[in-house]
Amino acid sequence: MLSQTCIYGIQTCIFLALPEQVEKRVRVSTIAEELHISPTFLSKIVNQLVQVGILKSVRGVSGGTWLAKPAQEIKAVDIVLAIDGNRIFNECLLGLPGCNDRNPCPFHQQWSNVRLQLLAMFQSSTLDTLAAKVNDLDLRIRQHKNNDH
Amino acid sequence: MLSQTCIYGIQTCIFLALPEQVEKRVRVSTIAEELHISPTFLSKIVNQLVQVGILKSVRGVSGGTWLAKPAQEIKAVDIVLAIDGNRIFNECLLGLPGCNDRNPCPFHQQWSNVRLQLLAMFQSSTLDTLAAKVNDLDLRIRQHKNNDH
DNA sequence: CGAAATAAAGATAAAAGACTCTTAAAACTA
DNA sequence: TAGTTTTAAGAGTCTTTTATCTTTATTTCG
Repeated sequence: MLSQTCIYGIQTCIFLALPEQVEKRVRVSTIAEELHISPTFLSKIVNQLVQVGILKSVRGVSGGTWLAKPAQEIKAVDIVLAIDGNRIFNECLLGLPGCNDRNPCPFHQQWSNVRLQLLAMFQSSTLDTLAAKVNDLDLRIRQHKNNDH
Repeated sequence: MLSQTCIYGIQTCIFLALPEQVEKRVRVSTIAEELHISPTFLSKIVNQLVQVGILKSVRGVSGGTWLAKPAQEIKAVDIVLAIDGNRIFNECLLGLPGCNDRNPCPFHQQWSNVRLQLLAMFQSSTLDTLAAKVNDLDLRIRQHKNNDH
């Protein structure tokens, strides 16, 4: 559904929207350790999100990355579009190019409804909402939150 | 969303459910040509579907493959489960193992709804329904149906 | 300015998925 | 039984995604 790269991007942004991190410069290596992601790989993902204006970053001592905008102004859909593009919101279930209302595949109508619901989910999910869920309800944004030691 | 292998499997089964093909032995090479799939690759997919009882096949002269059951008794979900497994119906949007109602990720509730709708779509799609759509409305099950020559 | 810390970038590697090529096995036909 | 046709199976290739390793550029601090 989402690429691993995109999943890491979303997890990172939610992490940066948590009250403990917000407005701070957080090292990529710290995020990578917290979320169990390879640091250099995450560095490239962070850079992608910097390019599209979702994150900011500075190098050097006391450098790091942080949300470029208030958390309530960043939606999950922005991250998905930045990393995976609009493929998942447009693509035919059977991968047929040019599948649309006038020239549909047999799944087109039902699949369009699913895609709309998917889009609505990502559009209605702002980082502050997601971070609040994680914070208030102790929800998970990484593997084995309560099993680590 | 679906693997290419699974897409080919679905297209093949819909093709075999069309009135022209049903109850006949259709050569894999014929299907491959019609649907623009590599014949040897399709052969393996057909074999997978034979193993789980969705298709039957015989080798040799006048051999071929055909639906193992009446088209109204085969659902799209059967094909998806046979080839891609139940991953797409169960897996966490963020790929977190053990994500469930009691230990959810921040997308869990909304994503569960989308997955249910997805499951409903595949469960309600029988091959006879899909084939009828393709046949009655001239819907597409392959690339460039009207552009070929 | 020099040293240390940190992100960015480039090259490489590993894994998975998609696809191909070749050979084997089975079924029909004469 | 011999020959032909067709699916089955095994091994190999190509591409994309994911991840790592190494070097470079930038920033801060003393």
